[in-house]
Amino acid sequence: MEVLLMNMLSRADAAAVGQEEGFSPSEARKIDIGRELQKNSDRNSSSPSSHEDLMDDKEDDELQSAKAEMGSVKEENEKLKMMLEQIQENYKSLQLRFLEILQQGGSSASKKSTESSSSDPSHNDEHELVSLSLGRRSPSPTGSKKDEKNIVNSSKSREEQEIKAGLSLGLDSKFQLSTEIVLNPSPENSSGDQAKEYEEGETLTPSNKINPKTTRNEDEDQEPAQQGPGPVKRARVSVRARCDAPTMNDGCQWRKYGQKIAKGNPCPRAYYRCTVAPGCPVRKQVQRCADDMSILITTYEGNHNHPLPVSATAMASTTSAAASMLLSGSSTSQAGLSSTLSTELNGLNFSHDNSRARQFYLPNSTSPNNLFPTVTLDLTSPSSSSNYFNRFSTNYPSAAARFPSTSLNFSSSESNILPTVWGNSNYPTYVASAFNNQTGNLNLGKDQSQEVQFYQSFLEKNKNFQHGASQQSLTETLTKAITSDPSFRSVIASAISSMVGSNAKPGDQSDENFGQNLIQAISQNLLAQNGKGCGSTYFNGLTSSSSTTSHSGSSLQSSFPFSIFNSASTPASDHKEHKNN
DNA sequence: CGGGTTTGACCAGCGC
DNA sequence: GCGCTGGTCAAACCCG
Repeated sequence: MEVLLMNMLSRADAAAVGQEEGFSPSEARKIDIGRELQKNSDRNSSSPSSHEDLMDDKEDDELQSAKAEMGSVKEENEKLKMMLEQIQENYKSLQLRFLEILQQGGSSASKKSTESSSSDPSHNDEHELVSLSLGRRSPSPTGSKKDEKNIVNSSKSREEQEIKAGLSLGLDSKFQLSTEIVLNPSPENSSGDQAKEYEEGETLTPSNKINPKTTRNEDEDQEPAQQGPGPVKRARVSVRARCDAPTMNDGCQWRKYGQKIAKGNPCPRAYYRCTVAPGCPVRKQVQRCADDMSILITTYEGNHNHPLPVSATAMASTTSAAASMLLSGSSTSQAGLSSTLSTELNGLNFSHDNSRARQFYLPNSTSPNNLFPTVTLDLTSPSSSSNYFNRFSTNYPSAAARFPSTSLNFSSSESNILPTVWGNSNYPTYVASAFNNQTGNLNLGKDQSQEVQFYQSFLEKNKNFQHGASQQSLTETLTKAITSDPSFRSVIASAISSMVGSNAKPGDQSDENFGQNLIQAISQNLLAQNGKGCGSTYFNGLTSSSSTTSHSGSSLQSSFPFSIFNSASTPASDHKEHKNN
């Protein structure tokens, strides 16, 4: 298969070279013939003049023969053209088949592993991991060295293949929103860094359970109701973010109820329970990444059965959006999931070409933790050493890999990427310009005053941005902020993923509302980030600006896809949560 | 003193 | 059945 592909590619390359030179193969042939004729004419010109008559006859003959030859060459060129077209078509179809086979390989591998572990009921559960990543992913923290090697090798080979083929499957823009089928390279890592978390179901069953065990039962009771009969699927949302604080400030109130040393990670895993409401079943696990201690992995599980503080809606909406995406996708096949995501992303036009971004990671996970579909929000900053393309993997590590995962990658690893995303640097309209430039179909509507007001106040209240605004273009400033500040990235990612999630539901969001809601979500996320914990210094001055953006916050509630977040705000609880941390 | 954290113990699921 | 592991409990402790 590969050999065939390479042959096709080399032929295609040859054809491409011809085209690059500015003439078709037939034209090239014509040129050769022309040169021959020129040679002949030169020879003829050197011949004695006494033979002019003979030469005329000869020239006529040669001319006619040349014409005949040109005719045959034309025919041959036509044939070659057709062959080239055929080859190109074959190449395309082979390319598609190749991708299909990759996909099928992944699903069959997981299927195989599932069958092999049929004695284990939990293994029958389809586990899908959706990863939303902002920025380049740091070297697989979870996978074993061997697995990493496999991934790199396979990705490398694929990269080479693509390069050789001269394929331009990549995005024109380096800002890539990609979908990738990723099976946790290593369960240990997944257990180590990938915290498992958050189930964002759609049914809320207020429970007043006092006994924790009762709570657990309620949790379990809820899930079948959400997901119907059959294998239990619990959606969890795992957030990877660089954070120096013990926990991320997600706006909720948590109480630590346990701590454990998890296998494969020297850092202890902390268990938290939501204490906003007595019976809230939501738990979260917090653990540092084994490979990169600066990365904090927070995993949420369960549904809040109470109104959320405004500051908590950002994370909650983000996780719920991701979870809903996962759950909606999990009802379909693996390919269905990826295609669903692709569609959604294409709907937003963040990605110019998903085919490049799609990745196929096969799982080698053996951890029982992977019973639950997990959504991973990767908000880690880019790894300077990692190559984006190294993440492309076609490796099929082990049969132990059970679950496909899909990752949305908000790559922002290079500072020069973002200007292409944020586009026009003319401040008052840069947001609209950015999305209009990128999507071509986003319309923020006539009234952008709120957004403009927000960003103006944002700039005014932040020295960093104030300085940036005066010294350089806003685009550059934002680029700098986004690339240097994980919190800001998380804000953007949260807002975008929220919008993605809401957009994923047909009819919930119109394109006209998307941009506005995105702005509102960003502003809300900015507010949410404006606490301790991992709060960014970029937003330290925003506290007093809450009045400016409060309207956004209130309207934001309705922009989120889940009604559970349409709750009255209880901002006062924010400080408490930090204390808990 | 109330609320939160710490930490050893306990339980359940899973693989061998 | 045993050991391993993840998850949770709950008594002891800490802190404002």
